[in-house]
Amino acid sequence: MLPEPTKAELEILQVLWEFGPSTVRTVNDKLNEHRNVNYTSTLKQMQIMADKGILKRDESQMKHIYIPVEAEHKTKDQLLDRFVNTLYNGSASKLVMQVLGNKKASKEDLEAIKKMLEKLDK
Amino acid sequence: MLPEPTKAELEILQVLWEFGPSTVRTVNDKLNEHRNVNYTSTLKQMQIMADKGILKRDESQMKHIYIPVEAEHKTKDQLLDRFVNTLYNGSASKLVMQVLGNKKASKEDLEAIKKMLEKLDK
DNA sequence: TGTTTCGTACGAAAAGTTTCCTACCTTTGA
DNA sequence: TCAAAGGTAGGAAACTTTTCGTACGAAACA
Repeated sequence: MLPEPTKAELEILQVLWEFGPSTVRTVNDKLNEHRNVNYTSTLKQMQIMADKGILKRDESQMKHIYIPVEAEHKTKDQLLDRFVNTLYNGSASKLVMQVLGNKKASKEDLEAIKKMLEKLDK
Repeated sequence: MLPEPTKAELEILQVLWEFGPSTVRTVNDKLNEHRNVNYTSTLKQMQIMADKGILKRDESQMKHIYIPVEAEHKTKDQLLDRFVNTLYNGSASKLVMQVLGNKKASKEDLEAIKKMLEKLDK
């Protein structure tokens, strides 16, 4: 089982999930749209992730290409699972309750959720 | 704004949430039902949390009593918020979708959620 | 061809988190 | 009364995570 990604690692994964396999340069540029990070910091971070087995890389080019090993949904599932277990005693409905009770959930959100429920009923 | 609790800090908060204001001894005992931790480790941890402002303490007795500064739901709201923002681009419905699509959601969960939705409709 | 630009590798510093040792004080009970 | 048990405080060690400086090789180009 892969280790849980750290905060900084998660940021990098987001970029890779959104833009697909990328070079360090690309990832670093994206990160710098939000905050300052040195190129070599990002490089190092991604090298570490490759060591850990979170990323694999294609070295056939000089500019190495990094690719997440696990699919986005699988990693998120895992994180979600831990989140629910840690904060809601493993009860999914408690989590959903809290989300729904939140201002976070818009009308559109509610509609989408209802449709999803109907679909599940079949 | 209080800093986000770390992993170890969250464990301690859980205990305090469940059992109310407690001594270090009590918290440490509860923690040790799940894993080995030295008494002084827990003590130190809780002292740090008090420093950070996550906990306050009643020192009127020799056995200090520790109390969370923020209410449980507020802290969880905050964590949930960050979780949704980080992983689901701030979209609550995406998160709920994933929960529902998961084996994590039981029949009872689904029922509870439906009721919640009906209530919200009014 | 030589210099500038863009890449990786390595190592170490900086920062944050977690754990525990030691010292010392207060309470309890034999 | 004095030893044992149970508290707190403080500091340091261990570990993890994050950041970046330096070195050096390859590619681009004037």
